[in-house]
Amino acid sequence: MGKSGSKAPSIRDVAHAAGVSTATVSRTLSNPDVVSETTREAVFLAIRETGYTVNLAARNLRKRETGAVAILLPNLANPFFSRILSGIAEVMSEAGLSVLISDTTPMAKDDHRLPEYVNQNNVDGIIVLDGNLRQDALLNRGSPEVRAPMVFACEWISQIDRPIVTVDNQEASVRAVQHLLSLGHRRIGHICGPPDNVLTASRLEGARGAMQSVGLRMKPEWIYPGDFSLQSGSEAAKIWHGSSDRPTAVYCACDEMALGFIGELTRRKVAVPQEVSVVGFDDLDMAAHFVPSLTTICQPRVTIGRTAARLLLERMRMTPQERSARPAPRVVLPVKLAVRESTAPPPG
Amino acid sequence: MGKSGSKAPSIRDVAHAAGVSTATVSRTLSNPDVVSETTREAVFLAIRETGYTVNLAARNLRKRETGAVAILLPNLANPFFSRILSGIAEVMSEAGLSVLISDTTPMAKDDHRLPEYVNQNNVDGIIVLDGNLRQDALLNRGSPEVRAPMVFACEWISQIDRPIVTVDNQEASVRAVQHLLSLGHRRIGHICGPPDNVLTASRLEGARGAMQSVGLRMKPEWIYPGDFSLQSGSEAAKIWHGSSDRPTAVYCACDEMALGFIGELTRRKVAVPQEVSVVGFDDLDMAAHFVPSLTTICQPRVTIGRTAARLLLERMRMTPQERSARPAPRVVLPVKLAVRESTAPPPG
DNA sequence: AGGCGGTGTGTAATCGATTACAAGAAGTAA
DNA sequence: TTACTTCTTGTAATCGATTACACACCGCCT
Repeated sequence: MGKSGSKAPSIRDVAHAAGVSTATVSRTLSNPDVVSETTREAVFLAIRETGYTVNLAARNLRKRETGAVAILLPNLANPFFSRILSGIAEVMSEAGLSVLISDTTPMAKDDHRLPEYVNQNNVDGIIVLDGNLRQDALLNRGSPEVRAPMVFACEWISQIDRPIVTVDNQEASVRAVQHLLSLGHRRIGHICGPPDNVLTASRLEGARGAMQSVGLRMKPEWIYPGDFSLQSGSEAAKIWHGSSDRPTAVYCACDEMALGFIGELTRRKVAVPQEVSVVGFDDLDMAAHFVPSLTTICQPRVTIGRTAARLLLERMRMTPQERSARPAPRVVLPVKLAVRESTAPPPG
Repeated sequence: MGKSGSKAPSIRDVAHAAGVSTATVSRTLSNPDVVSETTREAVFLAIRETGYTVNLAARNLRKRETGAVAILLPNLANPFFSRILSGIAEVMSEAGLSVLISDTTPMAKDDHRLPEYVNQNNVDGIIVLDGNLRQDALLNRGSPEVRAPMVFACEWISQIDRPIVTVDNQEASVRAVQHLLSLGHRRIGHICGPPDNVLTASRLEGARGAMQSVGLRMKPEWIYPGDFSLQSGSEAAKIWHGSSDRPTAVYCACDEMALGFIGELTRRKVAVPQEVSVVGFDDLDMAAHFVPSLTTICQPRVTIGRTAARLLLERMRMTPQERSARPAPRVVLPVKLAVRESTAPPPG
């Protein structure tokens, strides 16, 4: 099979082996119906004999596309993103596209430049999961429409008008807080996301709004700072534990903080949910297995990934004119409230 | 800045704008010292004016390389891999290479074919984190040496002689079990990894060996099946809880199973570590925040990723001859035992 | 026989960057 | 002035696949 030699077989080798021209080989591969039965078989045989695989660089150069999409996400180490990636990877792999993952954390220090390859001629599309990228990193100064098609998922940048796949964060927060209210809680606190995150405000506002609509108020000292990390959840627990005027329930902007919060409280012998109820956001795998299992807003993460991927594929099929003509859709996916053990009526 | 027009600026546009030839532009970019001061400045100015970025497809076609490495991993949704990826991405991004991530789960059903682009002419190197891939998927039938350089990390395929980055799983298991023995445990069980995984046997053997070396035996009924999932951990807990002849300590082949195990036990009012001690493997972020916090083998996941990446870069710089001449190294990274709350002396 | 439509195939241009080679300019030594 | 470096630049071939265009061939109709 194939000479043990040096370089990979090219389409010319196949053409030679099959006794046809390179054009015919190419046609056989891309559009088998136009070649005759006998040629087709000869070509397929030659491909098998030579072990030929198409050179994507050459194809991409010629077709002016790259066969790859880039995913920009803030932190690859965060398990929240892994299922989203999984959904994206699934759809893209079906579409025959490869997925290029780029952690944007290094870019923060390395200023506002994206890696060289996330460029209109190196990827066919971009999915952005990071709302804190600098706007000028994502748009070409002179001509924004040249940039590869782009969609946002989960987070977004308000100034950039592109399709967004998200959940209704405010509404979800309302649901979470209403659940606590219906259990009888009147003193409800919140652990916030990072200050510069687009989601932080809407989750906080949703919670505040739900309280206000029943004539209650969320005291400022019940609003704990956070940054989506386990650590910040346990910090909040320390504050909660150290203060006298405590909420009886805490709604957390993400599961990691909720679990960090509960962990620290349990360690301090504060019983959840007997002494304080906790609601999370995201429904990480761990949420259902933690003790107590976590009542949380269930974000359909795989669906978010799949939807963003499909939306991007759709936009990639459009011409730039069509893209800018058609308004960027905003897909809002439904959430569920998963009620588990971490919420109960307030003490007393 | 750049006409609002249709296609991305090419090297010819830059050459034209700077009044030089394309060769000079190319040289300015790849080897600035060989062009004169004045030309260099003119070219850089023209690049800025046109907004030129190199077309990687063209470069790769010409240079016969791709500027990308592929990572094959069994399950993108598993948080265990995210930090490893993070380490890989960090090193690769410094080296100017892009990282192409491929979840191998779909390949299991889609038979033994890797995605089209993971081919010697579409990536410059491959990092494999999945020991269950079929061997013929990774090697070309006729000429294995044509395939892009490859390294294994964490898991590997014994029949394929390639560099491996791993920890000493057997030794780590010995450490874990010795810790339990030193606490006074004599009845120690094990939750296994999936049967077809390379790590499963070494972790089980390590545990068994540690028992045997002090004249103890691990009863077959204390060996619980598992598959690295939270769920399988709670299944094991049900079996443990339902049997009369129980081990007083259980060493789990991964943290997820350990946490699932503890979660289910706690739910059944079995106190950990008072009634049963638990040791995990991996040191997921969650391990330290769980209640009780988990005693576990700490795998340096980011370092594993970085090391694998550096090893791959090194192999990529070698000629195929050098690669096959030099034996494939096996890098064994040290683990630590993180003693936390989930282990204590046996009851009574 | 001449013309026409349809198939199937080959020829050659093309995508954009790199680089071997050649050639011109400028400087130095004889 | 000629010969010979040294430095800088341009010309053109090349990487491998795709595809517009042309052409050869076959069968069929008038």
